[in-house]
Formats: sequence, structure tokens, C-alpha cells
Amino acid sequence: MAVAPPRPKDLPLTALRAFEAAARLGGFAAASQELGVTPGAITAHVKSLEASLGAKLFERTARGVQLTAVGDAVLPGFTAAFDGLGLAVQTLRNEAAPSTVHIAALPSLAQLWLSPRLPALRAVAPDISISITAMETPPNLKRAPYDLSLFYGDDPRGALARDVIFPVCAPAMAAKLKSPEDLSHVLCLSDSTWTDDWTIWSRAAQADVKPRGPVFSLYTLAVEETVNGAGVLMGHEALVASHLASGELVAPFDLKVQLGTSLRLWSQRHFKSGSAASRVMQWLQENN
Amino acid sequence: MAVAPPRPKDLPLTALRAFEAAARLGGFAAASQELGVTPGAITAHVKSLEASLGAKLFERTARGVQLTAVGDAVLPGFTAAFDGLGLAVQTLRNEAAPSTVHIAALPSLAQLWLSPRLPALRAVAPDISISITAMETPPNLKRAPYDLSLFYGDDPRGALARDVIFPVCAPAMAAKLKSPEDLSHVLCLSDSTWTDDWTIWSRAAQADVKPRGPVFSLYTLAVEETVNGAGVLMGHEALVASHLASGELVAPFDLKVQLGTSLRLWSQRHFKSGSAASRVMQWLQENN
DNA sequence: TTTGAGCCTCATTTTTTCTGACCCTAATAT
DNA sequence: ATATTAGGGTCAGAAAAAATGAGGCTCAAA
Repeated sequence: MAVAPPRPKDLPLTALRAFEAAARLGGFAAASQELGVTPGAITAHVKSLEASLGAKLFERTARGVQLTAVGDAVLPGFTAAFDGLGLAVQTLRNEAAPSTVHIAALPSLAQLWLSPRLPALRAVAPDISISITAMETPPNLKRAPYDLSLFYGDDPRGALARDVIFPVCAPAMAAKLKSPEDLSHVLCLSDSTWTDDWTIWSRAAQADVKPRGPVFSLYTLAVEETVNGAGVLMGHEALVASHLASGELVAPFDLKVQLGTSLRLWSQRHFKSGSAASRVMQWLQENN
Repeated sequence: MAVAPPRPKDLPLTALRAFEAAARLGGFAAASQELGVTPGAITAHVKSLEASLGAKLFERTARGVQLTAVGDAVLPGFTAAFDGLGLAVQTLRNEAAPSTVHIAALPSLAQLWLSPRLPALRAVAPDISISITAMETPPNLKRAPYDLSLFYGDDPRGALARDVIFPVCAPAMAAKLKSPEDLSHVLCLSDSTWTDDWTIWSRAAQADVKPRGPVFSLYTLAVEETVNGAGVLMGHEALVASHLASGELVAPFDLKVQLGTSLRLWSQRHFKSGSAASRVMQWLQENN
């Protein structure tokens, strides 16, 4: 036989993935975030790719990178391929562990909306094991290992309910609040990701108030403080519903403002009907 | 922000590729061949995948492996994804080096059919750089870094000409050969991959001869020996054409037998018209 | 039996990948 | 004009992943 082919070794998959992420997200920093490595690793990968190709994939400028024509031409192909790979991995995970459902959720939604529903869900589907991962930003479901996402968003697809806000406080404090103007005399708690809440509600209430108070980075913490009587919190309906139901919190005013965003529960793949993921999704939609 | 997502690290791409190859090819040994690593590496990859999934992907038997239901269910997705990735890499390579064409060819075709045509091709397309890699088996063009493949095969797609065989020898020897029966008195050279050639031709010639002679593993070597008068070679038209044209070899008999296979030149991707690869392919088709 | 194909194991080596610390540049904020 | 900051680049060292190579096992076919 003799003819031994001196294998021209192919491009490293990791480097290709780094390139795809950087190109798709428009920067090495963003790519390093998505892939969970340091920016230097992305730099190195792209550099090695460019070296073995003999062509530049990005133009480097001082404030970021810009895809070259070459990079631009091939990006769609890579994105499609890696999407396909991600989906295949998801499918594989599901086949391997058919009764486990992974949910990605906003921390506050995980604790204040999802968590209270879990006991009932477990009762209905004791065979399903549910894992919840909290994160600030919705993951790319084509890539990250989650079956369902639960976040607030503009997109109406998968919307469970419109986001509705209104002030809430401990029952004791509600007594002091006769009109919106009274808000000027108490602390108005707010969340760092929803800094506009008070402004929006005040405007709708046509109240001339300048709510002031501490800003929390964890909504759950703000809720706890409110329960403890620390002040008035701008409540998001889905997040305070259970505390309202239990009486720990009350709504001192009637005005509720509907925002443009919705509470959304969505998936990427199409689950077989009867699969754990589809059962969980359906139950959550029905018990909203 | 606080909420630091403890990244649930995703499955290693290399291991997934190993799984895909093993599943598609039906064995670890074959996969290790395709990926150019030792079988032990495949074993390890699959094992680590199975460990992190918590499910078996293959049933191991003493004489090979058998894909499980889980593996079977996800294989098509992975194959499609890796095919897409391979194609994207090819496209990338072409974008990066637009005027280089990589051809994979049977060693004999590379030397005896392609090589004689290269000077004329270079004259017509001096801007194109051509690289030829010889191998026994056609590569998977969706994965391996070649633009064109040149081999013999059953598939009529891309066929340039039917494979036609007939005895050839040096002019001096031809004088001794009046009828096929005379072949019994000379050495009949053959190639190890085409051991049936003599049988097929003899049957067509209705000659009662039992050709005997040395078997070569490289057809080119057999041709050289024939030119040197070592014996009679069963010639494949495409491979001996130039020696016939130069008079170094002659066909002592008129009978030519057309085989079921063809000389094939094919590609996997669709090249832009005017691209180097498409120009080379077209020229070779026209100058056949 | 013997042989051989195919897979497994494991210690060791090689290669790849990542980090961490520091430098650079340009646009924006002060 | 100065900070400041966002986005990259570089490099040496460290860590992790991948691959090797030598020996073993099992079963089927010769």
C-alpha cells in the first residue's frame, strides 16, 4: 500500500468556536463571556486561526474588532453548524436523562415565581427532576444546556402574562399611605435592573412625587426588606403575588401599570409531547 | 450583580466528534482512522462522554461496538452538524486562499493522468496553485480539506470516462504477441487493487489463458516495468494514454473491455463560477 | 487450537488551552 | 487637558485535555 497520507491536520474546533462567537457577538470580550474564558484566550484562538489560514479574520481597532470580508462570508455557515451542534447536544442530554428538566431563569423569577410553584409541580409530576439555574441574562438556548427559559422580555412569544407594576408594602405601613403623595415621606425601594419603575408608575399616577430610597441588586432582597417594613417597593405582579396572597404584603393603591414587557417562558427545541420538558412547560403555562 | 452562574461546562467538542465518527463508521477502530488518532483515544473520549451523560452510547461486544438507542437517536443530528462545520471550514479555507485548489487522487491517477495535464493547466491558469494529495481511498469531502476528488468508482456522477482495460507492452515485446494465447508465454503484470483485470479481459477475449506474473501495489511502478520490457500490463485507458501517445507503450491486441466503473472527478461544495476550483474542474473535464 | 480483529486500561508524554498580570490605544467623561 | 474606561494584545507559566504505547481481554472464524 505504501502511500501514507501525511495528514494535513484540520483546524481546531475550539478555535473555530471562538471565532464564531467573536464574529457573531461582534467582539472578543463578548465572546469570552459567552464561552466562559478570558479575553486572552479568544485572542489567542483567533490569532492561531488567522495564522494557519494565512488571512485576517478581524480588523483590529482600538475600540473593538471588525469582521473582515472573509470572516463575514463564512460566519453564517459556522453559526448554523454550531447551532446544529448545540441542539444535537441538547437532544443527546435529553435522551440520556429523559426525566430531568433544566430551567434558566432570572434570579427573582426563580425564587419568587418558580419556587412557590415547585411543590405543586412535584406533586403532579413526581418522576420529573427539575434543576433551576439563575442568571441575569437569557442564555442562548441553541447553545447553553437549558431546556426552558423564564425571563421578562419584549418578545410576545411564550408570554405568560404582561408585566404589571404597582407599589407594595407591609400591612402596617399601608395605613400611612392614603395618596401617592404620601410616598414622598417613606423610603421607596427599587431594583437596579428596573430603575425606571417608580418614574413610570408616578407618571401614570399623575402624582408629583420623587420617590427616593435604596436600590437593590437582588429583587428578592428588596422584597424581604419590604416585608420587614423597610419601605415601599415597586412590585412586579408575578414577583409579589405570593406575598400578597399570604398577606405579608399589601397594595396600598389601586393603580396598576401594565408595562410593554411580558413574563416569558420559552424553549428552543420542539419537545416530544409527553416528554418531561413539555410537561413542565405546559404545567407552568396552565398554573400561571 | 452578584449572581455568578457556576457555568455547567458543556461537552468537549473533540469527544463529540469522536462519538460521531465512531457511530457513523460503526466502530472505534474506523473512527480512529478517520480522525488520525489511536483507538485508545476514541475509547477515552466516548467513555468520558458516557460518564458525563450518565448513559451508555455503545454496547461493547468482543468484536466491535453497537450503537445504543440513545446513540442512534442523536447520530443524525451530530453528523449533520459536523458536516456543516466541515463545509464551513472548507469555505473558509477557500475564502482565505482563493487561488489554491486541493485535489485528492488515487496515486496512479495523480501520476499518470493528472500530472501530464498539469503543465497545460498551469499555462491556462497561471494564477492558480494546485496541490495534489495521493491516497488509496476517496476522502469524505464534507470533512477532509480537499476541493476535488479524482478516483475510480461506480457512481456515474462526475464521470469523465468509463474505465476501459486492454493489455499494453513495450513495442519490442508486441512483436511476439500475435494472439491472446501468446500471453501464456510472457509475464503478465497486474496491480494489487485490480487483481481481476486479467480474468475479465481474458474471458472477454475468449482466450484460454492463465496469465501469471508479478503483482504491484503501485500501478505507476507496473507501468515503468512494462515500459522497460518486463512484461505485459493490463492497461487502464486513462492511465496508459500518455505512454501510448508517446509510443513507449503499445496495445498488441484490439480488444478493449469496458468496465462498470468510471474515472470520476467530483466535488462536494458548489463553487462560485469563476472560482479557482471550478475553473480547474471545468478544464479537467474538457481536457479529458 | 490458534489467530486476529476490536476494544479496554493505565501510566506517561505531548499538546492544547487558559490564566493572570501588565501594556497599548482611542473615545468619552471630568 | 487630563482621567477614565472599554476593548485588545502579549507573554510566561500553569492547568487541563488529548494522545500514545504497551499489554490484556474476548469472541468468532480459520
